[in-house]
Amino acid sequence: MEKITAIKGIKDILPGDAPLWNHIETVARQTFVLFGYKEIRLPIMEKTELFKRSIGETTDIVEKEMYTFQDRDDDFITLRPEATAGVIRAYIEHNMHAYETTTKLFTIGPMFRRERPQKGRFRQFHQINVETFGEDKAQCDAEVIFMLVHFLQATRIYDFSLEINSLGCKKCRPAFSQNVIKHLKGAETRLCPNCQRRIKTNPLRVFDCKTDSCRAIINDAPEVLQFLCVECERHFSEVKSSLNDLSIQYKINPRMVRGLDYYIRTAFEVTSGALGAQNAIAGGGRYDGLVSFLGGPEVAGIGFAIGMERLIACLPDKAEITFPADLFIAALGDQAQKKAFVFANQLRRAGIAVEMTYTEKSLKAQMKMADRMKSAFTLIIGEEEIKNNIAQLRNMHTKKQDALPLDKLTEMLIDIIKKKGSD
RNA sequence: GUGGGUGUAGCUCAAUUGGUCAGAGUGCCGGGUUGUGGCCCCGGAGGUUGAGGGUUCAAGUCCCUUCACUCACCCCA
Repeated sequence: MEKITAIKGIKDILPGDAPLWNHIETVARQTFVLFGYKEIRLPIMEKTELFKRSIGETTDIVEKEMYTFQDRDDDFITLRPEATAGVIRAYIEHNMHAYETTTKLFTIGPMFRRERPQKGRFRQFHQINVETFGEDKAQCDAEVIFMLVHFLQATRIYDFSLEINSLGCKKCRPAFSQNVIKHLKGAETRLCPNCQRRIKTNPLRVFDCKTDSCRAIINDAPEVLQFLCVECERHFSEVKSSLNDLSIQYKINPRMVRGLDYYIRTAFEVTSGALGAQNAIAGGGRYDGLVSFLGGPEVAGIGFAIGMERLIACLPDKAEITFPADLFIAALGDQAQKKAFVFANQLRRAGIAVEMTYTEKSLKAQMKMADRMKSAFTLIIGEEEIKNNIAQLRNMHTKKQDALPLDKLTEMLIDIIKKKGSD
């Protein structure tokens, strides 16, 4: 038979890695709760319309990267390419703004984009998302960024750089865009073919271009920060001073533009040199106006997403987390096997990790198994032991072996093993 | 969607210019110890060299096609 493989760009998280993923998620939950955030679990599918409206019809994500299909009753459904849209949908749908003035949420789960896979980029990838609604003050921006930095450090990632920028608002951004376009058009012939195209599709993207000729042109292009209106200007300087108050290191990158249409004012990105071309571990920004644009109340919003695959790729030491067995039960003969089977499951119920084998094997083979599982103890029950109503408990490190009476075995084992665990 | 790189045992990799080249290490199973693990020694299983076609007396090796993986562009977490 021909074997069936996983879909391109969609990876299994194998048992060797799963504990690490769990650990990261645990750290995230612990961290965010300290800041008053609550977890929300969301569906991975939404109506296509939601993403079209929030992310923007002309973005790459919506135009060519979404997994969209027609449901049986004609509705179009999409596997979420990002989380913010779904969080906002739920926020509106459940009238969450009515319960508290600011709502702080986080969610963890898979996202889907049909891109060509490469290092740090997958078709199914996982994000940790944080969203805050109902707060437009600069302190909020700074606190969200602080929390992100704190979280990364809590996972023991220290080697990253934080860049921030202000993208202006509906009032001031258009003037900036016009100016950029004008500047680029003036130098159009010297731009790379890609960027010549970008003038029409997404002029701000030229700022990200890596070719030297484009860089030169960008260097004397106007910067967003010069075009900020008074309010945006003040907001941004408050963000910066708040970050300073919190001792957060950051770099202002006036050329940073974010991919999604809805970002306004503060935008930020965390990158790492350890990642290759896809070097962003996390990114986010403010999106005041998006909630009402999706049919909800007029509330401010800010959030960020962390790419879990990328975060894990940055982890300095990825020592595998293992869960060695407390006890291996080696049985010899039918009678012993039956007893071992019952003991094993009684002990598990008492919170002890027990392993054994169901197929008959030599004692040597079973000892090998115990060793491979890094079991602290091995309990040997053979025909002789059954005859004498005992079992041999072997400490695998000291090689010391003691006979324990069968009728008190469970209690004694619990005692010995739990005591050892608390040493 | 476009380009580059790579496909040999479960895993990591060998195999001079096409000519016993289908191997090693590791892992797995078993034995050395008729009931005692790690180290050591010995043995065994496991591959139509990604697939298909072509050139040749002869192809893992050369050519074409295709698939997969991978990196990069694009874009983004």
